[in-house]
Formats: sequence, structure tokens, C-alpha cells
Amino acid sequence: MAIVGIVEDNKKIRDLIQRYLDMQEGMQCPVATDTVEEMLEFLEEHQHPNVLLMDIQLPGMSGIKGMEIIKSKYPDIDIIMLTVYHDSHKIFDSLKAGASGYLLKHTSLPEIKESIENLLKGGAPMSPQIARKVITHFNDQAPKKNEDSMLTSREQDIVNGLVDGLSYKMIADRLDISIDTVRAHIRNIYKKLHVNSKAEVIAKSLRGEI
Amino acid sequence: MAIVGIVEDNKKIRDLIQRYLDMQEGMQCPVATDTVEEMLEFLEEHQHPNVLLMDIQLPGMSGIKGMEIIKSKYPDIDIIMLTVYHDSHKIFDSLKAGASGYLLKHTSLPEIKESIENLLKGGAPMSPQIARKVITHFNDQAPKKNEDSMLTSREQDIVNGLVDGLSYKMIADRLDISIDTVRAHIRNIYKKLHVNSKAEVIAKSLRGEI
DNA sequence: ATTGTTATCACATGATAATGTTAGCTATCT
DNA sequence: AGATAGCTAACATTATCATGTGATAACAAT
Repeated sequence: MAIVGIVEDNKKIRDLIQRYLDMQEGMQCPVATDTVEEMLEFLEEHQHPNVLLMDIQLPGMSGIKGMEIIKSKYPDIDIIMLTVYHDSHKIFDSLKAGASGYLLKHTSLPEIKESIENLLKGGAPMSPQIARKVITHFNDQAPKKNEDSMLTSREQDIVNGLVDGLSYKMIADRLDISIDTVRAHIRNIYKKLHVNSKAEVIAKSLRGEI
Repeated sequence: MAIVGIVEDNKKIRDLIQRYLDMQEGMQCPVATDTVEEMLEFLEEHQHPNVLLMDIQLPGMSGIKGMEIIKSKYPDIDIIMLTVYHDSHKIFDSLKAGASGYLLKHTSLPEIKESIENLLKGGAPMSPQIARKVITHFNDQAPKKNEDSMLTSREQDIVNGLVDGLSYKMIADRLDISIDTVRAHIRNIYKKLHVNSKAEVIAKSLRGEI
């Protein structure tokens, strides 16, 4: 039996979803509140829902802040954001704060029901638009490496040493070459990357620009 | 009209999907190859498909490597990975290499069709299991900063300078303080972070550990 | 009122790093 | 065969960094 809670300040929407879900088989929706604060009170005193549908824009505490609190107190509750916001910041903040799904508000009632079932089966319900944003986030991590400034594998070894915070001497020992060779490689690396300090190489490397 | 291509080395599966998609309304599937190499030849000489379904494990070039090449030559083609692999590495590598969707091979033919339509409408088809892995990836990005090793805002200014690859002198100029003051701050930063070189501070900072 | 923290500055010294120049050896490409 | 690229190495010089020691002033907390 899926027990679902709702936090949503629009009474009309809230009641509609609650009534719909409550009449579905294998599902009940005993609680629907205006605010995170009210939901927290409910959770203190009653059996926990398995799933919460939560808006972001709420009177009082925001849905994202609220989720952080709820997830820290009741980590077993899965939370689906149900909101009009489709800007990347709100999406990623929600996901980082522990959301298990993210639906846009135009989602139909049957789709909401499916999403909850999907979630309980180990899925992660997302509106297609949201999924695309999430995917794009990864796509954009595309190493925008400068093909013509590519380092050789030996040079990469040196860079790794720098990133590990090693001195020239330590790098030389690690790679079993002379310190002068390390110097030589580093000169070449600086030239290729158009930098002139360890600091810049390390920064570039950790930003994924190498 | 959706034009779909398939790269899949299992002839049975390949033919099945091709025949199924080809008989759908508004969809045609003129090409299905064994390998990335064959698909690349096809793309040179024919009209490009809008969507490619691609396996990962293939004879010759891997699907991930293949996707990188195809995306760099034909960025307009959307690629859906269709594979048995559900390990995080393969998933994230695929997404970073430019995949627009990721389906597991047990996906039914009608679901594959829906996924293609979903994709063309701006969505990002993913099997629920995959979606969950992707979401979990964000959930895990919980900031793990060491509260007790917090830097003062002035110290953070100095760190920012280091991350930008500046020398002590340049930081002093930027903040309009003496180079000795910069030294003093850096000593304190090293003490707080238990490090003893610019390199380590930069590394920590860019890893989000400050 | 004393203690602690932060921010500021100075002087000094040995250790590292950055840069220039040169060059031998190997593998690969033309 | 000659050119090119990569890895190796040495020597030299100047610049920057890491660290020790010590000090003054503002401000907050006990």
C-alpha cells in the first residue's frame, strides 16, 4: 500500500490530487497540507507516508529547504517535486537536496499516479522536459578539450603529480626520471596550455580543461 | 517523419526493431548496421537519420567512442543508447559523450517507439532504473564541507587569488594589501587546512572541500 | 578587563619553481 | 633519408614560495 502525502498551497490542486490518489487501488492519501511546517507536525505524530508530493513555492519554508529537513529526519520518505519551475537551478537544487523525482505541474492525474508507482518500483519519475535538462547537464560536461593542445601521456603523468601537490623532486622520484626532465616536461606543458605556473595547470586540470 | 538508424550487432534484435519501427506511422528505419564503422560510412553517403539507437558492446569501435565521433561530425543526430549495461560508469560516460537517452535492452518495442517520439518532442527517454541512477548521482553531491576548518572571508579572498593562478605579489595588488600580509594569511590558511603548498589549497578548493 | 581572533605589516633565509639554452636517443611519418 | 615529435638530461639564473619570528590595531567574547 502506497501512502502518499501532499504539500501544496493551492487548495484546489491539493484537494484534486488528494481525492484522485485516495480513490486509487493500492494507494491512500491521508494527508495534504499547505506548508512544510504543517507536514512536519503531522510526521511527528503519525505513520509516515512513503511518498511526498511537494511544491517548491510555498508560504513559509520553501519546498527545497523543507525537503532537506524532511530527508534528514525521515530519510526513507521519497519526495517528488511537483512544481511549475523548470529552471535548471531549482531542478538541480532539488535533486541535490534529495528529491527522488521532479514533475511539472501540468502533469495529468493518471501520470502522477504512474509516477508514484514507478518510484516505488525503483524508478525516478521526471517530466520529459526535466529529463532533458538533466541529461543536457551531463552532455555539457563534455570535456571541451583543446585538441591541438593535447598533452602526451607522459605530460599527463607530470600533471597528475602536480595535482597531487608534489614538488618537482617528488615527481621525479615517482616517475623515476631526473628532476631536469621534469622541468623540461613542465616547460612543454606550460607552452601547450599557455600558462606559466603550477597553480594554473592544477586549476585547469581540476576544471577538466585538460 | 522520424528517420531512425540502428547500430546493434545482434542480428535478431536489430532486424526485429528495424521491422517494427519501419512499419510505424510517421517513422522509417532505413538503416541498421552491425558496427559504428558501417554506420559512419552510411552517414557519409546518405541523408542523416534524426535518431540513432546504439548498443555499447559492439565489434570494433565501442558504442560510446562511436557516439563521440558521430556527435562531433553530426551534432544534430540524437542518440539513444540501447544496451544491457546499467553500471554507473557506462551510463555517465554515455551521457557525457552526448547521449540524449539511455534505455535498457529489456525495453519493449512499443516503449522504444514511444521513447523516440518523446525524444523528438524534446524529452529524454530513460529506463526508470537509469533515471534513478542519474538522480542518485545528484543526491550524492551533498556538500561535505568541514565546518570547523572554515576560512574567514579574507582568507577566502586569498584562496580565490590562488585558484586564479596569481602570485603573492598579484594577490597583494588585487586586494590592495602588502605581500607580507598575503604571506601571513597564507600561513594561516595552510595551518587551518593542514597543507603546505599553493597546489594543495587550489586542489582542495576546486574539489569543493573548502 | 583580559583573552582570542582577524587583519595588517616587516625582515630574513633556505627551498622550489620558472625560464633559457642545448642536446642525445627513438619512433614514426613522408 | 630526412623531418617531426616525444622523452630524456644537464647547467645556469632569476623569481617566487614556504616558514620562522615578531609586532600593532580593531573587535568580539568571556
